[in-house]
Amino acid sequence: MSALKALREKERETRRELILTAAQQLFSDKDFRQVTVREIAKTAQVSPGTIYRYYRNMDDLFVDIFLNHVSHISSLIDEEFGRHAQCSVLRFCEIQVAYLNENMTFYQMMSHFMLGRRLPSENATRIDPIMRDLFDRLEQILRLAGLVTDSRLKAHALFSAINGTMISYARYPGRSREETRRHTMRLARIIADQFSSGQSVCG
Amino acid sequence: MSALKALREKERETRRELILTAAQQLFSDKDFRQVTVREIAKTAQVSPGTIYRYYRNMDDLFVDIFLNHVSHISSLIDEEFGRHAQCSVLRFCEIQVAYLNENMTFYQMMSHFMLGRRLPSENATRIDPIMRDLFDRLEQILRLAGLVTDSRLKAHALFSAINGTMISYARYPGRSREETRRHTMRLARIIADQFSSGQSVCG
Amino acid sequence: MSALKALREKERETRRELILTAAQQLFSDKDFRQVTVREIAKTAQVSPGTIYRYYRNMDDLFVDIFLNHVSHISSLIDEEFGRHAQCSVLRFCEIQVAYLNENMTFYQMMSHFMLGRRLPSENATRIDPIMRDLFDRLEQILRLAGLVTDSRLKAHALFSAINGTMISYARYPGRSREETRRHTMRLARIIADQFSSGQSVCG
Amino acid sequence: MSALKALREKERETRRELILTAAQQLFSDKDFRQVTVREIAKTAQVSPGTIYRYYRNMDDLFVDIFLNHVSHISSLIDEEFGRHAQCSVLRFCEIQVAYLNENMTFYQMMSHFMLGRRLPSENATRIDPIMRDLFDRLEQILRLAGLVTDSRLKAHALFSAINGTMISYARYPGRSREETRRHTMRLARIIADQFSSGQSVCG
DNA sequence: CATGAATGAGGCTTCATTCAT
DNA sequence: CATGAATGAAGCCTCATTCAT
Repeated sequence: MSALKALREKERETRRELILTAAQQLFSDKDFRQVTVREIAKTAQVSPGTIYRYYRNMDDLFVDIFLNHVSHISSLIDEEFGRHAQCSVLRFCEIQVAYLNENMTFYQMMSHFMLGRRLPSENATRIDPIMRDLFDRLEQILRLAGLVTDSRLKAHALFSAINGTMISYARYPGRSREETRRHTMRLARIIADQFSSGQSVCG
Repeated sequence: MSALKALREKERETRRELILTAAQQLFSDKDFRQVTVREIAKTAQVSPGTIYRYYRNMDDLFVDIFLNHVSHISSLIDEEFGRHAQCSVLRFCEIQVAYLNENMTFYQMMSHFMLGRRLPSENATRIDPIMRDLFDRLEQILRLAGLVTDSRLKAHALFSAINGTMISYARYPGRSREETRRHTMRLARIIADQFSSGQSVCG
Repeated sequence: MSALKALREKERETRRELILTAAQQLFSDKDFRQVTVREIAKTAQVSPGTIYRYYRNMDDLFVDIFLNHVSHISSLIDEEFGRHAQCSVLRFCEIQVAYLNENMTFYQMMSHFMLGRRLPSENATRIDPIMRDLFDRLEQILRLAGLVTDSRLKAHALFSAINGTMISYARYPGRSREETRRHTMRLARIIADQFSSGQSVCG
Repeated sequence: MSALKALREKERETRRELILTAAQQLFSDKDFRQVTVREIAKTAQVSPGTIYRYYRNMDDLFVDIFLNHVSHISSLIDEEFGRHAQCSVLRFCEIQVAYLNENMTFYQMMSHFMLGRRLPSENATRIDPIMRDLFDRLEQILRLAGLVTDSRLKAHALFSAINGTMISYARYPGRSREETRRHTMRLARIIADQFSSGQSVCG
């Protein structure tokens, strides 16, 4: 009985994952706001109606994907910590930029959710703690790097700065994916440098 | 004859301006992807069809607005230079963040054009020189601040970093416009600080 | 063995009743065409699939409810007869209008089934005898009131006329439920009056 | 200039009529709530989008059709008056029932709009004066027939009663259209009779 | 050249019904 | 026999763009 219920739960989770994956896959091909329910359904080999059994609406699905990304980044940082008992500012910057280059959708979403006026507070509630989680890690990195004053604020600043590298150069016309990757990585390193030589006057 | 032609030209320019202004005005009220051609036409007191005499499509119009913004920022920097014979990194950061706070649409567009896959190279051609112009100024600022090595790259990094402050915090749920302005300004100053205490090892 | 079968039968009947009641309850809250299978299932604490074990489809369920209503009206008339050994035309009209005011769904259904093109003859077969039953009573009322010629036809006419009061004024905009009740009741009395002062030429 | 404008106006009116006619035609084939925008568009040889240039939404279209019907009935009464300088209760009843038999959609709509809970007050505002118009005529008929007290109320009652004949028997299963017409006409005459021998006690 | 009506593909979402468990 | 997840057709409506006037 309980086993059966667990099985169902598992199946449900699997299918949810299926939809999520399908959506993300489509996102890598086009602007995420142009991906339609029907497309996602088709890609996930599921009927459009089914999607609404797992997500109340498209926005909910998008938020889910967004949160997945954030969590993923957090875990990447954790891995780094796990390996070296610390994570330098530089490493964080590299990780983050590498991730953004691989997952431009994530950046689009961030832009969409942050700049758009549509985020229903309910979704905000879901986003908040997960972002906080990420910033906790980031703050710790900065503290370990010696930036102890205003460390939260600096975490925000660093995160923002790194993200900014993408918006400006992500798809710079005429630049290949690889070139973009190299360029943004260079920028990230400069930023990291500015932030870790943090012995600056106001540090 | 030539006078008449000039008049026509003038009229054409005026109407083009009219449309542009109408669009920008609407953009300050809502997410730019939600502004419809009809709305713009109505606001500009022009028919939808007319818009297509001046812009091949919506994207072209958007690019125009985008470029207007970039030029505007350039001129703001020029003003600052005009007043003080220089422009500190801090001042640039403040100007830029203030501008972004007042013109979130611009940021949305940057995000849209940079991240989307839609920028036809033709538009890229228009964007390129104007961006170059902006970066020339920025590079100069950095050089004057003593960051002489990799100054172009650092200009990119600084610009990106500042822009990044917006995407992350622009509409952070529950934060008022004024609070956002203050927060992003704080972040901008931190970034400015990191970039101008440029006596960093790799500076 | 037979007892077990009877038990099963009983259980089945109970559940059927449960569904019916749930549906009726929902109908009193909204337009019956807006009630969904899922809602009914939820209210009846039963799965959607189960409903289809008891009713081939929604229409069948609706017919059942409809017939329940007709039977109910018949029994109300019987009560009146039981109490006073007769039922004046006026009393019938009052009973009927009162009932309709309390059960607008019934009226909606009548309208739906009678005007729509959907009534499969099979359902017609179920409806027929129960309606006949009602008309028998009504005819008797009219006969007792002295309308002996064409009494069946007049029963139809009276029934129709009374029902008509509802469609025209049921939800007259801006009128409260109580006002509607009063108004339709007034109309019903006028009709009753016309029908019982049946000393009309062609009576 | 003005002529051109008038022409446009005329064309607009024509197309509006086209859509209306298409919709009504479809209504004669099925339950009006089952008629879809796409169908109407197809029948009117117009694109779906066009319909929304003429009607804000389906409800508006439905209300328009409904009002057309009511106006039509009013004009039928006027014709009768024009011919005979009066219109007997009987004639009104015949006219009304004949009309309903020919236009069952109208009856469905009445039922829908009156019983449903959806009529936005804006539409109510459009419906009100046109119904009032009809009742003015009806009241006059009754007054001429000698029913001077409560004539408005009686107008309501008569109208309702006649309408009621339809709901009960319109599509009585197994009855042909012609049989229905005959039966409802008989009922209408009985009702007319009851109402015009109005020398009843309370007349 | 300006107009604005028409287009029609496409958007999201709902829901009666089926069917494997 | 009950379940409820899945279905997928169908619903209404929007809107960038075109084109006859």
